[in-house]
Amino acid sequence: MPLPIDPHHKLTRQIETITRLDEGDRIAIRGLPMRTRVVEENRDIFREGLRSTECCVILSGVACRYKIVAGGRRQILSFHFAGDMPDLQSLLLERMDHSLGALSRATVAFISHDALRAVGIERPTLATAFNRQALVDGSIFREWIANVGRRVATERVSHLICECYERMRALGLTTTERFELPITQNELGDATGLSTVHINRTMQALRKAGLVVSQGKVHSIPDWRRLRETADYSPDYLHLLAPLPG
Amino acid sequence: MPLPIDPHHKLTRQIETITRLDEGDRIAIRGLPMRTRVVEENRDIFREGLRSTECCVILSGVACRYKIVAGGRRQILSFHFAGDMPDLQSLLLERMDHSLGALSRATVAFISHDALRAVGIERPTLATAFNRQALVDGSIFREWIANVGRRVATERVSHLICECYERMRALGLTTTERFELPITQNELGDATGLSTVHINRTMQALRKAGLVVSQGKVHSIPDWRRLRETADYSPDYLHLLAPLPG
DNA sequence: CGACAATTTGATCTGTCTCAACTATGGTGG
DNA sequence: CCACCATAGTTGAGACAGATCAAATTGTCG
Repeated sequence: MPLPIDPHHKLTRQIETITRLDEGDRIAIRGLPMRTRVVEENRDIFREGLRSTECCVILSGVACRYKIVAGGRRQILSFHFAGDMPDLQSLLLERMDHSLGALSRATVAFISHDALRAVGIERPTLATAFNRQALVDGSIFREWIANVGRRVATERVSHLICECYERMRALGLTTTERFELPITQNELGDATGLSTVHINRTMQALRKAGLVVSQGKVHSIPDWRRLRETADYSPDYLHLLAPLPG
Repeated sequence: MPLPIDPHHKLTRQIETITRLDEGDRIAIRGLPMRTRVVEENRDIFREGLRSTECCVILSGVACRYKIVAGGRRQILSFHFAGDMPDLQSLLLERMDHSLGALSRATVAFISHDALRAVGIERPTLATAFNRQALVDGSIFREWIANVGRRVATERVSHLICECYERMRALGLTTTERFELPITQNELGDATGLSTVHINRTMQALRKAGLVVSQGKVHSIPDWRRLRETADYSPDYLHLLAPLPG
């Protein structure tokens, strides 16, 4: 499983899902010093309150940002896949206002703020790319507010599936057939503001309706258009350079 | 009511709630060309899908970002008060992924992207300030996801009141006694993912508990600490330079 | 094979929604 | 200055989506 990963390549691929780079930019990314670490399943990568001096890149596995509210209830704020930089905001915001956890065993690289700032000065396109990435995060948060605030369970869950599928596809983490989402139903609940039990029933409904086919954590979407429609999903908010057609 | 407003002063004050400026920065802000316009209550300032070439500053009144989901249900994503720049992300994201509407008659100034980019090059602190502001927006969105996803009605509503109060206070829009929130219960519902009727009952409960005193749209908070506690509110996520004590 | 985690099922409860009416409030024009 | 109208707030009753609790089943991995 711990195949040799090319950290810089993963990061480059991610950045190029939303910003066009030239060869000089790619070379500059390759020069970024990265410290790599393996994080075990259900371990935190950082916790709320931390003052950070580096940003991280998910190289393999799945991570999530989350908050714990009164009563110990958890709200997942976003999912992150190989290539994502889930804490770019730490470049300008001193303290973490949320935590980041690994939902599966994950490989994570760390790049110092200094190195990122330096490459941003040398290569303004990259500075813009990082800013853009942070703003796209914000856009996704907005969509999640609408998802959790105003959609019913079926819409919420299928919307989340659409988003994960399309983002993973853009990152090259899916074949057209299937995609692996190593996320438990409990975590799906914490992301959509629903209980685990209700997620289970909602997933069953989606399966019965032929919208999702699941075998364990490997899912496939037989009819993208129909899933999109029941999910009230449109990919605009991801600001991808190459969204899925249809 | 349309008192003479100093647009540049309003903007400066807002920026200084989260970034320290020096005199040169303030002078640079004063040099920004602004086009001012009055927007009537319940009119949109921009709509989802727009390609924007300028950013706006709310100079008076209250605005909100929102999305319409399937079935015409509205989700409000954020509230904005005098001084706020609610569309900074348009500097780097081509299309608006949501709309901005005026909840009361409002005065709005527009600054071209070009002018903002120019002042950001001349004054790097200001470029950072704008970026920081956009990231703080993101942080607020995260808190809203948690609010809507994992808090019960009383917590949700009181949390929103805490946030509005503290942000308005930082902007100099409150006395210690009272603050005016020209937001209807319907809008409160669209912001918290609750129905208007339930907002009404929740507000009554808050009043009965002595947590909020309201006369029309003017509210006061007799016991800040107690409201904070029932709201599960902590101001960290606002990343203010001077948060409220306690 | 054993043990622990994740999924599934059933039964019951409840927070919030919906619908529908009624009442205050504030602004407007006569 | 008042009558009117629209908008916002309030109340009650009933319905329902989703929560909770508890237990059984299935999966997974050492």
